Amino acid sequence: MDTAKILREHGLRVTPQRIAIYEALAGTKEHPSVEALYDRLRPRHPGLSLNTIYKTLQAFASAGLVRKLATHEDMHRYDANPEPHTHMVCIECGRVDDLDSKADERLAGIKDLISNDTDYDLVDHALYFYGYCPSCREKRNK
Amino acid sequence: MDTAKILREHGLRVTPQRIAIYEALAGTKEHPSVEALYDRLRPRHPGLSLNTIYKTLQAFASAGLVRKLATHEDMHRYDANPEPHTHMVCIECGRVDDLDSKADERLAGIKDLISNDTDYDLVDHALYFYGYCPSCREKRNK
DNA sequence: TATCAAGAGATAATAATTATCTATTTTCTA
DNA sequence: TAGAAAATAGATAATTATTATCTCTTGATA
Ligand SMILES: [Mn+2]
Ligand SMILES: [Mn+2]
Ligand SMILES: [Zn+2]
Ligand SMILES: [Zn+2]
Repeated sequence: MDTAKILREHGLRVTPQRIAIYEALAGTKEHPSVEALYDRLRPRHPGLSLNTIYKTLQAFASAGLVRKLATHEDMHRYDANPEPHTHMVCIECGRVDDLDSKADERLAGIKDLISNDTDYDLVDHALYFYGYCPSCREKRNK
Repeated sequence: MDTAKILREHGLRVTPQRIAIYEALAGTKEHPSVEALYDRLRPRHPGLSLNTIYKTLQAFASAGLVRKLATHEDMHRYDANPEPHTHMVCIECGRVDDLDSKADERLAGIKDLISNDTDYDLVDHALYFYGYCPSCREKRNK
């Protein structure tokens, strides 16, 4: 709710730009890229620069406030949910969805499961599924 | 063994460059980047260009002969094993290992498990773990 | 062996991301 | 609450992984 408080709790300084960027990201389920956020913010924040969005999201990610996604596209996407969770990527239209949370819970222990089987000291993981989203699946079955 | 045969079976034309690139990739467990392959190949193949490696690996990946990895670094890596399998990425030194195959087998059914819980039509997946590799773990514990 | 599409290499172009620099804004404290 | 110190915003330029173009050469096929 209180964006300023959230930022401060993560050791981040509060500026109007940061508030706007965080709220735009937190307000969508689309896992937007920097450009996508820029286009969304520009109408209400004409002065905001692309560079600021890059730097801000980088700061947010370092602080553990957001997560950066690598989906095999030519740019990165961002997610207001920093917890490891599973993403579905449509290889036709590029859409990115969270896996249904019920289903994702079943994968929650995945890190602990693997921890015992590797010499690595694990701190994070990322799981991506690739395929056709419902609407692209429809189109293909014709 | 017979690289030319492998290439042809994947519908790829055979050239000395392609053979060299494929064998260099198949001969390492390091999941090299394009640059890394270039440096490795240059001594024996002075004429080979970076561009050719890019185009060749792209062709290999499209043909399903190799896999392109997105590890959150500023470049991509390639893997001579095109099957979905799990990777461990060291966030200190950048090393990338396969998860022990015994452990990975336990995750083999992960796609089928999720298939029932999503509207997506799944064709692939990628699982990355991030942490400290054995040697970096050592150094940290001092 | 001739044909012809595809590949190789040189070169230039793209485009996402980062660096630099200065004015402005936060934060902190006296 | 004013002022100092440090961090941020935005303008701009630079970087760099990757791709596009173009011409010459080569591999596949009959
Ligand atoms: Mn998400
Ligand atoms: Mn691998
Ligand atoms: Zn789609
Ligand atoms: Zn390491």
